Amino acid sequence: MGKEHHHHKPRTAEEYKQFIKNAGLSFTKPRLAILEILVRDHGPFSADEIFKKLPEKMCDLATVFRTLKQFKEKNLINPVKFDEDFTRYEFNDPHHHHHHIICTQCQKMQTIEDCFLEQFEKKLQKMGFREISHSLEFQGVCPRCANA
Amino acid sequence: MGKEHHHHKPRTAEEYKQFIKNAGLSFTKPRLAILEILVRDHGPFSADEIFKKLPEKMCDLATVFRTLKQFKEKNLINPVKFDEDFTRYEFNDPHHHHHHIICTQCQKMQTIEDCFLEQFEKKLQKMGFREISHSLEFQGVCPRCANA
DNA sequence: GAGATAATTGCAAGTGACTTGCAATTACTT
DNA sequence: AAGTAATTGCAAGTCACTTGCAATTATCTC
Repeated sequence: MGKEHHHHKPRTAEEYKQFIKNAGLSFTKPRLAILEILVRDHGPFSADEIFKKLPEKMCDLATVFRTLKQFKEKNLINPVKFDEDFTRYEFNDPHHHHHHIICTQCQKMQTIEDCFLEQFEKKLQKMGFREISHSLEFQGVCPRCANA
Repeated sequence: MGKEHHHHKPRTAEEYKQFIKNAGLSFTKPRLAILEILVRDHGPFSADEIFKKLPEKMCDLATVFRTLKQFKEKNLINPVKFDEDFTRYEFNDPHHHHHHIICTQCQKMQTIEDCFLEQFEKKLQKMGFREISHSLEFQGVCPRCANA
């Protein structure tokens, strides 16, 4: 996605902690819990979905929004926007760049592994653009819905 | 964008009228005025931007939202989502398919004419997906901002 | 490690984009 | 031209997301 990624996906408890601190954020329980969900369950999730996955009393929904905002600013996660009235976020794994297709009927989402857009970003870079990233999302009726 | 387009861009007053009626919508002054803005000024515009471009007292902002919703349902316009908290819409011109790059500093937008994604949609079609469309948007710092 | 300082959090209230109920107006049908 | 159906204006409502502030928790400094 164009931007620099000096991190790899955290695995151990200690790595999660360092991951958050390396990003320049202080380490708190809510941030750990939210990051774990994004890393382990990797679908693009809305703030609300993440909130519901958190253990009871972990934190307020406002904290989820604040945390997502900071994670995004630190480039740990990417916003994914479908034709919905909320924003989804996904862990920014440089080793697993991909896109999505969402079914306009059943809303089920699948990932598309192919990405042929890096070359295109290089073109833009030659044109003088910097810190380029892109988002590419497909919509359509999935095979199962099409046959029903 | 994958979906069927049986229309071409309207030019004359009569064509605008027929264009709206062909879509199965009744012809009203607000709808004409909104469509004209989308066709003639072609940038992706928010409801608010369109509202401000309308002549005084043309209609309520609520009507702009309602109209955009219907235009979208009739596939006359496409939503374009950047990392903003509102939705932009753009006239769906089958003869001028393109994408955008928006500068994360000055917000200026440029169009990208290239589109190599039709082949990709064909792949998805072979997989059984129907009525496929896509959205591809780039973000980055534009040359002018990069040098400042 | 204790205390000072700075950042984060919970809660409740606030925004802002977008929607909706309803009565009045306008478009379409015949 | 009258009757029916769709659209509109207005105001109130919804929903995702934000924010002010006081209390808590993390980090820094000694």
